Amino acid sequence: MPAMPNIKQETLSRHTRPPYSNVARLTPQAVNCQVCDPAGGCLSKQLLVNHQQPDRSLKTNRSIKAGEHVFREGDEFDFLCVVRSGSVKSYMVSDDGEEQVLGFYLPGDVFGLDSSNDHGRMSSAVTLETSTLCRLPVACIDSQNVTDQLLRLTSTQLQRDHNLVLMLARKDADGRLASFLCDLSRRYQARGYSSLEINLSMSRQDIGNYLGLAVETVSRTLTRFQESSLINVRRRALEFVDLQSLQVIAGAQA
Amino acid sequence: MPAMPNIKQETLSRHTRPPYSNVARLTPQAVNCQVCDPAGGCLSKQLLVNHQQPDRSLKTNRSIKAGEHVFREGDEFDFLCVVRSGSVKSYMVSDDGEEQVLGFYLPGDVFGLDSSNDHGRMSSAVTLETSTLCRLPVACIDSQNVTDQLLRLTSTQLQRDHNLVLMLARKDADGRLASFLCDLSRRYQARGYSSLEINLSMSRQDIGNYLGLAVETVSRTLTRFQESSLINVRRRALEFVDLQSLQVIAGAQA
DNA sequence: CGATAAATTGAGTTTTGTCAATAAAGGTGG
DNA sequence: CCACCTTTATTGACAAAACTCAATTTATCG
Repeated sequence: MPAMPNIKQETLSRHTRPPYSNVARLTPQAVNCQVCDPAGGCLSKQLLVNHQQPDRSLKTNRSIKAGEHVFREGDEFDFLCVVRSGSVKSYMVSDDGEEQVLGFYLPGDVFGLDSSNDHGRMSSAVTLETSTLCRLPVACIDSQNVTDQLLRLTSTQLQRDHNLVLMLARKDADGRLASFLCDLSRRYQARGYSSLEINLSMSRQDIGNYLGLAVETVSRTLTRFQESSLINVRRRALEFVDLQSLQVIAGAQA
Repeated sequence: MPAMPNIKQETLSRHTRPPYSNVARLTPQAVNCQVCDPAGGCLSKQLLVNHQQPDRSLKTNRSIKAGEHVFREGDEFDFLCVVRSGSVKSYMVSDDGEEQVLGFYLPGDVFGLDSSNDHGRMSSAVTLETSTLCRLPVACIDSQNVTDQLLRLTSTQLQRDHNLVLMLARKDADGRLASFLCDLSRRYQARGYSSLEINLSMSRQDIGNYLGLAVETVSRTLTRFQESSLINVRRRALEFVDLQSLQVIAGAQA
């Protein structure tokens, strides 16, 4: 591999501005969990809720502005979280003060599992845009029915982590970016949104921190993808032109 | 980052020979779980055992020769596993047929959590030397007491994964190797073995596959560490000379 | 409309991978 | 028990990918 990114001053995002919205975006209405659609993935059936006190555990939806923290590394582990609308990024700060993004979460995704009762949160979570979240207090987790559900959620998270490891260890910049974009497309599609025209809710810096690449490399690679007629990208607006070829790059490149 | 490793023919290990043993090694006696020491970390109290049928669930210790598979990707998820003696490596095979090592497990470590009832094992596990393992059938997991324990084990696994992500994304070859060696030292020490003189149970290839580096880079870096009087290394025999400096490299390098 | 931040682009450097050859160990079979 | 063969590890020369630094452009926000 080539030179590693050095300690830079501008690696930590500022979480300042909400992104503009001139392209297809995720803006479903925030709905109370008790009413939401069982097929959508974001609801009591997916969750580990003790139905003996559904009101207390589920009425915790709330809207959060862009750039606000849901929790921080070291915080007490008192709730799991589901994205209802918007998007969230999870990250850790490494020893040298760099931000390592661990994942991006879209509506329906559960996050906050990487925590322990002993040491609290092992990562921080921050919204990338105005979002609504559903908090599920750990205390409300139903211990009767928990095993299967918890294992399932956990294995999803582990699978994501393993995918990231695989990308970082085995793919070059092209492969990582292609993988990243294809994954986004797939996830949006699975949620019923357009899979060919999406709005990136994260900055180039975020993407770089996620994929272990310098911002410049991210930018250059996206430009090159566009020149090769694989995508059209202008700032945060992304259009897939040749998804199939992109998938080939994502899979083949290593 | 520099050039990515390409598809090579010799990346998959053969799992053939047991390592030689001229240096301090881990060779504790295999003990029936029902008798083992509660402080050691490898026992029913750490595990999620339904004590109503302890015999069935715990009498599954068995010795495994070097290079044998404990399970393979896609296998049914029917048991968790604890290392009693020896060592185990976990890996996935990427699209291009490369082996990505996800972790190494030492005595007391629990592995096999990265599985789901739906899709089975998401990684394979193979012994690096003759080892004894304790299998814990999923069916025997006690649903009453499971939540805390399972979350704890899970969070440990997630933490390991996150550490690996951090290494891969943010550290150069020196930092990765230093981190890897320091981590080994720490883990051996935590288990009551010498932390200054250990025997590497994994090959250079395994290390490279774990850290996302070419074998040659692993070899060169170890040689350079030795020239800098940080370690003494001859084949699998490793001696720490200046652990502190190594930790500095592990932490600082990015 | 100006200021700040994000994104892009260019030139040059460094790290690490690739290819190839050699050496050292360990296991196997006669 | 020794010789051979296979596997693992080491070392050198070269090439390529990605990073760094620096400057510029484009957005967005106040």
